[in-house]
Amino acid sequence: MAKKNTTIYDISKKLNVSVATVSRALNNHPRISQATKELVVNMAMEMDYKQNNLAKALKSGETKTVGVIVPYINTNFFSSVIRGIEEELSPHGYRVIICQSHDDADIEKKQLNTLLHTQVDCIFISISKNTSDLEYIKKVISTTNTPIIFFDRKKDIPGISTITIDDHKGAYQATEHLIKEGYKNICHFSGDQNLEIYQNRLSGYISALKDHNLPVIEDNIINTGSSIEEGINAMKSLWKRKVKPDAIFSASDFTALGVCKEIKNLKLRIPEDIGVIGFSNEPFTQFMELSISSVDQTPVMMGKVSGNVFLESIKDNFSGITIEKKLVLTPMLQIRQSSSRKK
Amino acid sequence: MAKKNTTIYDISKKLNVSVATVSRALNNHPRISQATKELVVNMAMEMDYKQNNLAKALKSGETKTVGVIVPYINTNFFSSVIRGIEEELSPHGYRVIICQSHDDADIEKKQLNTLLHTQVDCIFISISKNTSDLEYIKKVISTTNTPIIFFDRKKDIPGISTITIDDHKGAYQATEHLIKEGYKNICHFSGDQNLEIYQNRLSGYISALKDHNLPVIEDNIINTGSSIEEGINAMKSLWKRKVKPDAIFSASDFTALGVCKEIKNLKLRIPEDIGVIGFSNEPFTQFMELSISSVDQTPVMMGKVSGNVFLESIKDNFSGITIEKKLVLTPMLQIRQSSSRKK
DNA sequence: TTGTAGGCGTTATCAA
DNA sequence: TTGATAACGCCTACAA
Repeated sequence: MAKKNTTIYDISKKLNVSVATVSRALNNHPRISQATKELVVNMAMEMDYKQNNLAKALKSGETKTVGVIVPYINTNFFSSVIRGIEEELSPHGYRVIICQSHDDADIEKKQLNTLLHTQVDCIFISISKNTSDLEYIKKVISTTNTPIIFFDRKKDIPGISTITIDDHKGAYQATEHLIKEGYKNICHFSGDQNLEIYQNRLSGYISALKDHNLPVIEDNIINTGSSIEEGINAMKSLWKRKVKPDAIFSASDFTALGVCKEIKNLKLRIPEDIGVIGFSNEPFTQFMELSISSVDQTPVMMGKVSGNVFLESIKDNFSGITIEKKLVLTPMLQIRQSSSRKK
Repeated sequence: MAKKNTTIYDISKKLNVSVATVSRALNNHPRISQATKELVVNMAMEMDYKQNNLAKALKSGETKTVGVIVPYINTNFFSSVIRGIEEELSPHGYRVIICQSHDDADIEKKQLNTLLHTQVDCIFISISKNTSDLEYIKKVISTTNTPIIFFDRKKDIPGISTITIDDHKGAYQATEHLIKEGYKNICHFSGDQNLEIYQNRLSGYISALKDHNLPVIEDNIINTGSSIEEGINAMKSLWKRKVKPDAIFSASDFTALGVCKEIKNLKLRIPEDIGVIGFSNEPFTQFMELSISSVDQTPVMMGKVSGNVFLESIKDNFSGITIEKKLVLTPMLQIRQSSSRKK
């Protein structure tokens, strides 16, 4: 029934040597003769020996496993970041556990506890929309040895490294691009302002307007969620205004898509009558017959950098230093048809 | 420096009881007095005790962790399946480790070994395009206790449960739908024929033609990959033929997208001149201005069912039975503009 | 160069 | 009802 794995003890018996010798041979320990080493290694191969990671982890305190908590795994952005983390860490022998918070702070806390419980070596988090209990995370930092790293959706907490993109800059460039294309009355569809990323996109929009001497109009900043539906509805009510916009910079691609659909519905032309630009560079934006301009967040790169920050922190740890890094990646403006009015 | 976790040993010392007592109290063991149990539980709470999963796993042989191997994690299909697996298993205390094979059999084998090595309780795999070494997997099955479960991209191996969708049926319905819309000369862009899913889509296409007394023409079955580019090129060369097709059933949505782009380029109309239908129900298919018909694979459901098959197998295992399940989910045809010629 | 033995934190068996 | 102790499989001082 139960198929037992061979252990170093089994090998030691077979070879009439001690388990210590076997362990040393298998770990390339310097203090062992070449001859016995080969003997052991061959026997291990023959007996199909597989090191028991559990025992090793129990002894060493390192599980060679990291955890990632994201709102949902099946979105282009988060799955791409996870891909980056996996590809950066996998070659170094780390496994990646994924958890979903369903964009809920309570579930997020539970997942965090589970990962702590699993004794992962590091936890990567992109926080949920309604996360506000920073004390809890601070407590984790101060009472455990498990480093936490924030990516994209972060909060500023001492001791926590963060990897983000420059949302302000991305939004600034997007808005500036619209201005240069000759759009004058640019509205911004902002996302959930509890998240820094959306705050920054909003501030980038405002900065660009100011720098180009355009008025910042309160009513032109419309608080939407990130769905197609909300884009449609917001555009609908916007078009009932006396003074109509000639461009929309949306903090979300899905909302931008909704905008495009409604514009078409209103029998207006993109980009001639109205310019549109989104954020995230979702795959569909480039597939559309009328492709949608967007801001690429380089998610795979973000994942790789996040993984690398962890790897570097291990090195640093040997010298007893803990460094808090704040890395900011540069977004990439993708100009497509929906915002290219000039030839 | 090192923040040590409290262990049951710490609690036992504090309370002047044995570790065995502490362990029993914490595990709701029947043979313990209510009084001491409360004493221990409260002290554990006070000392912020967290059970060490590693030690428990080492003792019990169960890690409460499963592994998933997919070609790439950042695709809609695979990330959705993983979401389903996570959501089914997480409530039962399981963690999910994700691995990418990069659609390569060698890497896949390495990842499989890593997971075995990590002593996960189950491994879910959607095999890579060029996986052919079935002996290796059979060996894993026969020499370890770790169950393997295939989803979507499978091979038939005794002892391995599989969860797939009925690709034949999905393809059949898609083709039949085209026929009913009045298309007569339907071409099929098939995927990699090393994978069963694509074989089945091809056979579904053929069956539908036969059942409706349409000729199965060898030249109408075009072996493409799954990229936009290949869709464009295939369509291009197809249009140089004397006898031109009036519909394309593509085994991939991306190829279908390429087809649509090329059709537009050729100044032809969809669906009037040519009907198009893809497979997978990628998000973009419904977002397009001219939405693309497709076959939904219900990936989240596939993940949940996969997870459930594992959970059930644990129950069965208590009775010493190992059941090999072959579950087939029903695909959902999504009819959209690209194939709706009739009103 | 090799062996002995203790410990990582739990659970389970056997006594008491 | 409780306690002592032996595993689980590995690594690593310390001895030899």
